[in-house]
Amino acid sequence: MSKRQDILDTAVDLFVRQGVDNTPTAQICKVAGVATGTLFHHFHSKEEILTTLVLDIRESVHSAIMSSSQHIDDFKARFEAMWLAFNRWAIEHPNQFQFRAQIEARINLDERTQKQVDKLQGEYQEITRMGIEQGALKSLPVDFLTGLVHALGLHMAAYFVENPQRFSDVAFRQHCFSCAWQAIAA
Amino acid sequence: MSKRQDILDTAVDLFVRQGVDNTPTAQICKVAGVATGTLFHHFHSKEEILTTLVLDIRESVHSAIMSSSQHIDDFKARFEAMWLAFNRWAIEHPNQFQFRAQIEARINLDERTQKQVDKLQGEYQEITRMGIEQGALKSLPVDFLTGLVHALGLHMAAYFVENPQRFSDVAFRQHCFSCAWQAIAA
DNA sequence: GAAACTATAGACTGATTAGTCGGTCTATTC
DNA sequence: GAATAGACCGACTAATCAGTCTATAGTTTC
Repeated sequence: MSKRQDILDTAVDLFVRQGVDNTPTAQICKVAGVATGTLFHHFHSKEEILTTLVLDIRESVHSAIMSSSQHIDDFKARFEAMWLAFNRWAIEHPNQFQFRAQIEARINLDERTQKQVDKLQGEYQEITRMGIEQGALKSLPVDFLTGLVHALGLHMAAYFVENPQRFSDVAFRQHCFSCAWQAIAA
Repeated sequence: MSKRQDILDTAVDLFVRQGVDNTPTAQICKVAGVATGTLFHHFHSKEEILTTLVLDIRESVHSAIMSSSQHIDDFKARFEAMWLAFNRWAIEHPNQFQFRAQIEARINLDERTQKQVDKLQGEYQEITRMGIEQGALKSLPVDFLTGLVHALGLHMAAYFVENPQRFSDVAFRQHCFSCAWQAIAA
């Protein structure tokens, strides 16, 4: 694995365990087994590590969710596939999930990165819009509903990340999904 | 108002706007109009400011929620009263709400403070337990349901803090409450 | 095989910042 | 009116840390 990737992997791990501001670049270097100069060769600042992680992780989860559900027509079935895919991704990538859930929100992104994030985010809003249009979802503001799904998704995934065995219990998993679905279903 | 309280008020404000680690104690002093020595006379460290805020704010929201609902017997009616009280509190104390929603989670509390927080938190778990027992709530793990309510509450309050006029729209407010209620109702 | 480029290294620096220290000012008590 | 206590002050310090600088090893190109 390249040193660049070593740095990113180490950074996610330390950031979620210690917080961004309690993690000196020097520590990232030490744990990743690279020198200071190497880190600043690949990333021109600590902030660039953060924005790189935001984009990498957003794209990772986005492709996991979308590839699992793009082909499904029925709205509820599609939503459930997305919900499942998101929880699976979270269980498989606990560090990235924690980063996404807890750390990402406080990062100030530069305009360019923000646009890329907004583009991905827009796709979810579009799906919500479709759901309302089709009468599958409650007739509430799109941003409200999308945010609600987001909040529900993060909470449930956090629960499954901490209790992965629960996710194998299909009946329980269905009950959880019902909570989310009933909150938003028309 | 005492200088001590000036420091706390200023700190909440700066913390939510800039983040804890981007807010030097020197800036808190400057904005609050006190000297460095005064700040460290009242709080023996920056961290003590944080833990003081956590407790103050937790107690503020807790008393707002509890006093509005303690006397109500019917579970759904009580839950709705709590939901309303929480949203009102958030709209009236937007800074404290932001602190509660975004900043508090990343703070490492000392054992003593953690216990006090847990004690308050335990009351909500107890209410959830009663709701399940009475058959009003879905039969799911108490911590899962309590966390779900928490996530729903934070999301909705955040929406109303940003769109306070929406809260005056009683029909809309009812729709929002239904989302939360349907997620957890048996 | 020389030139040019890229990846790596780690000692060093300038800026920042939590917290200290020695002291003044005000209020209360006896 | 002297003594005590505690709120308040701000210059200063010790430590930390992001990022620089200079240097070397490896790789590609001509």
